[in-house]
Amino acid sequence: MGSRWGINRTVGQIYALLYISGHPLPADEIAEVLSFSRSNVSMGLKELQSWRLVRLQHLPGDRREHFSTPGDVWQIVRILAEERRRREIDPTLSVLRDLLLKKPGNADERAIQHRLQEMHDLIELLTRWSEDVQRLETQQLTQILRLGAGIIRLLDLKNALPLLGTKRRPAKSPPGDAIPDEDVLADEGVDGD
Amino acid sequence: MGSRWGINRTVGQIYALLYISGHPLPADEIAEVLSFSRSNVSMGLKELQSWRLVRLQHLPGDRREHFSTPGDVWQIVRILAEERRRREIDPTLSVLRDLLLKKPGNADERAIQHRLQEMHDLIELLTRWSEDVQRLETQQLTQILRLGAGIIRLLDLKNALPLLGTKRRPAKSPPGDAIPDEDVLADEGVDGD
DNA sequence: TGGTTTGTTCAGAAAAGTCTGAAAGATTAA
DNA sequence: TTAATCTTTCAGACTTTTCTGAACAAACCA
Repeated sequence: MGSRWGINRTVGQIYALLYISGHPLPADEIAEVLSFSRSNVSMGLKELQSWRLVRLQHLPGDRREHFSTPGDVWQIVRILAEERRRREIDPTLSVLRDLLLKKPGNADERAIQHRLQEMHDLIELLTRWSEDVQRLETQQLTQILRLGAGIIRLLDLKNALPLLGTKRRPAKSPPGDAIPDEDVLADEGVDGD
Repeated sequence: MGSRWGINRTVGQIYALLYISGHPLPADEIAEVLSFSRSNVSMGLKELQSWRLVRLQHLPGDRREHFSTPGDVWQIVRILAEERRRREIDPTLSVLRDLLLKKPGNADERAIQHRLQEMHDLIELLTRWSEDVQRLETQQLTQILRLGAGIIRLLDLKNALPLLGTKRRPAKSPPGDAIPDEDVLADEGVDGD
């Protein structure tokens, strides 16, 4: 399940086990439960640690090292986003910027640079946004996400509002239209499509 | 560059070539430029077509099939998001939901289901948000993304605003504080870290 | 000290994935 | 129809990645 994400199958299984288990496990138990060789587990855990996705713990009365995942799913998202950015996005942007610094030799090269520029700007915009909102409190973050496209209504509202600051009063405040209903923010239930 | 994304190296190169080229290319030219075998290119193009990332075109006066990418980067994002959702996210959610429907046999299983539920809700929230905003006009979408975490100020504003709808007038409209400055929305330049 | 437990490394076996050439299939033109 | 041009398929060669067992290292205990 979902092993196409830059991390291999076994590592994914180890992580999943730690995640659902909810308490720290020693390497030999992981090996036993998943029927992997002890060395395979050792390597898997090392990789997960390098991604900061599991952390090592010592339990009193047990000499073995135990491993566990962060308890909070949002913490996982944040770590994953950071690491992917550091490992994949930043190097890509860096290569793109290098290419964009070269003087184009002819019209073709200029056209190519234009395409590269568009891609660069796109990636940068998405990455920045993601970094930026990840810094918010989880509470605020979920609120924004739950709003979904409803956010646009807020934006419309904002565009209309400076009038308030400048003129005496807005033409009229149309509450049903520009101001989102409370229930836009409400939990939407979990039945999918 | 960036070949860890569920698509292999050669396919990535073919796509990159089509993207920067900016005009439709026939398979044999791709094979020549990249020094791949003709059959390799054929398979790569087939995969790209199955992702809807390239489309086939016939140019007048040329019997060969030509291939090109969508010109608009946002179009690429939308297609990629849709396909990944269809291929990876939806099946994952479906498995999770199945597991959540089972009656837990004991406290352990209940705890596991709780963890799965959290993961499910997280994925669903992120996916829904992404689907939702992707439907917006590109113009609006970029506006929101550029706002970044500044969005939270709009949210604060919103929380303060229902007063407007209910009461005659807000206590006072404090523009410098609750209303984001214009330059939050302005283009931020492209020099990264 | 030596014995035991736990953790790591690494060479090569095993598995998975990629690429190619040859052959067959399609389409067009005459 | 045949010839010419272009595309697809696929068995197997080749490459890369993953996994294991054995050997080593480090920590602990008696």
